[in-house]
This record gives sequence, C-alpha cells and structure tokens, in this order.
Amino acid sequence: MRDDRSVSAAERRRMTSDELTIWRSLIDTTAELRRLLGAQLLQETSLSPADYHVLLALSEARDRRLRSSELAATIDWERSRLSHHLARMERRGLIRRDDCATDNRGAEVLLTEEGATLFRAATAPHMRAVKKHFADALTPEQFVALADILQVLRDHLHPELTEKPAGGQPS
Amino acid sequence: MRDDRSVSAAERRRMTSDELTIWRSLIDTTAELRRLLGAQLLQETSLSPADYHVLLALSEARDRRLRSSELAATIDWERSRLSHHLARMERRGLIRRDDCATDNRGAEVLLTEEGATLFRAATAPHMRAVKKHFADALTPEQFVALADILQVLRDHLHPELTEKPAGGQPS
DNA sequence: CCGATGTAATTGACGTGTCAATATTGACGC
DNA sequence: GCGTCAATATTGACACGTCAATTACATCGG
Repeated sequence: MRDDRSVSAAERRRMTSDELTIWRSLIDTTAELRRLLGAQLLQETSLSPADYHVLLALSEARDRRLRSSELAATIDWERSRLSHHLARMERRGLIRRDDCATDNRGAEVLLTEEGATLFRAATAPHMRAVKKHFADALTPEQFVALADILQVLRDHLHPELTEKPAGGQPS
Repeated sequence: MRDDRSVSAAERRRMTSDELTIWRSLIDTTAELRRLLGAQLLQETSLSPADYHVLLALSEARDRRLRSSELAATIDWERSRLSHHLARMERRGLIRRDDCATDNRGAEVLLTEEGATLFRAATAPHMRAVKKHFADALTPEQFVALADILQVLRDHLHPELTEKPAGGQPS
C-alpha cells in the first residue's frame, strides 16, 4: 500500500537542502551522544562501548560462553575486528579463550569473574546515562515517531528482509 | 512553557525497555548508514568521510584556506585529531600547510588543486547516495518529526545554548 | 588414505581517534 | 626587556576498525 512510494515517484527530484541539514544533524547528534555516553562509561567503569557490547552478549549466552564466530554473528561484527578486540580484552583479564572441544579450529570465548563483575557494575550507570541524555529528552509521541522512522530506514536499507504484508500476524 | 518537563517530572522512573530498544536501533541504524555511505564514498572517490568533511570546510572558506584552529572549530574536531588527519592528507597531496604570516605559531591549511578537484568530483555522488539511502526513505511528515526530535535532543545536550522562549510564538 | 576445497580464527599493515605531553610563540604586567 | 601565563600546533603512545593474507583444521569426492 505504501511499498511503491520508494521506487516509483520522488526518484527524479534532487535532495532538498532541508533534508541535507537534517541528515547532517542526525549524524552529528548521534555522534555526540555516542561520544558522551562512551566517555562516561569508560570513565566510570573502565569499559569501552565495544567492551560493553561484547560483555553483554557473553553474559546473556548459555554458560557465559560462545564460539567466537557465534559471538561475531550475535553482535554483527567482522571476525577480524572481534579477534583484535578479544585479544585486548584477554590481556586485561575480562575474557578468556579456550580451545573448542568439538572443533579443533575453533575457540570458545568465556567471561571471567572479573569481566562478569565489571559488566554488572557497568549496567546500571550506563542505563542511567542513556536515560538522562536520551530518553528523558523525548515525549512518548516522539518515541513512537522515532521508532517508526528507524523502522522505515532499516526496511529501506534491507528491502529483502522486509516482511510481506500478505500473511497474518504471528501471535 | 515546556521547559520544566525535562527537569521536574519523569525523572524518577526507570527507562522502558521500549525506550532502550529504540536507543539501540538509533545507534545501530545510524552506524550502518555511516558505514554504507562512507564505504561508497571511499570506493568511488578515494576520500574518507573525514577527508570529505575537511575538504568541504576548506572549499567554503575564503581563499580556500583556514587557520588550523579555525578549521578545527568549524568542523568541531579536537586539534590533535585534525593535526594527525592533516598530516595524512598532506602526504596524499590533498592539502598543504603554510606558515601563517600574522602569527608565527600558527599554520594555514589550504586546498591543493588536486584536493579541490577530488572534492568537486565527490560531491554529486555523495549527495546522490545520501538521497538514495536516507532521504528517499522518509515522508515529509517524518522529516518534520525527525528534525523536531533532533532539535530536542540537541537542546537537551546543551541546555546553556537553548534560546529563552520569552518572546511570542512565530507565526 | 589423499588431495582439493572450504571454514574458523588469527595476524599484519595501515588509517583513524583520544589523551597526555611537549615545543614554540603571543600577550600582558611590571 | 623579562617573567608568567595562555594559545597554537604538533607529537607519541595507544585503543580501535578494516582489509588482505595466512594458519590450521574440517570435509568431501575419489
């Protein structure tokens, strides 16, 4: 019903300077939010946002351990990036890498006690910071609008993943 | 009239899991957009987003030259970051650094012919890419809503810069 | 069993960003 | 002029990210 808007009309026009301004504002504002929250996280917990992301995935995994490639898939990182980062985290004692029992190529990444403790201690302050600098600024209506906008942007980026509106709702 | 919303009510509640989801979606989606457009820019023009940002500021400057610190202020970068990046750009012949005539401490950064040419060639493809992956996805109403949301977020980040709404409403 | 092919994970090189030192020079008071 | 302090710009050390090899093992056809 609105599927064809993005591929038929409005394709030939140039981008408005207003639209460009909003694009830059989006990039700049999100960058500033990331910097602010990242710096605060690092200062209060000695964990970088990347550390936090890895620890979050590990702490939610069964037995707090994951194959390296599953971890990469979970947080949508390139393997190489993860390898480098795990090396740094291992040096700091946040995680450990064991040889995998069922596949001698593989490694299993697991949370150390220190990693788990640091992550637990980081969660609440980080949530508070996100609330303070992001969530507290917006009205409920704005949250709805933003969620809608982000959904549209993601669908536009991944047209192949967009569900056909033909079938019914899952329960 | 709505100034006190952010400092009085709603301060004690915890953040909703919906709000957290939207936060993560905002960070992830903007990151993906940056990555996609950055990769495309780099591939088509051999300019990184950072290069582009620097060249944009320089090409809009009087005589296509700026004091290093003014350039840093214009694009809101730390001086050190700019120094490092200018060194890399100078190595590639995109810019040059001359001693400043009026202040022997300073340096003036200026666009080379090659830098100017590359930047001109990069502009149109980059605009097209932003339009394709961002602007074409949103309705006019969504642009308005997004601009509003970003304004609120920026005001929330910089309360000191927010104009007093003392005067009457604009029409 | 063996060789070709594929997959898991790591490594090295290099561009990028931040922070904490540096020089070096201007500006100001005396 | 001279000492002090601030401003300009750079540098070095290191964390982070990407890309292109590389290593080591699994898998499969024969």
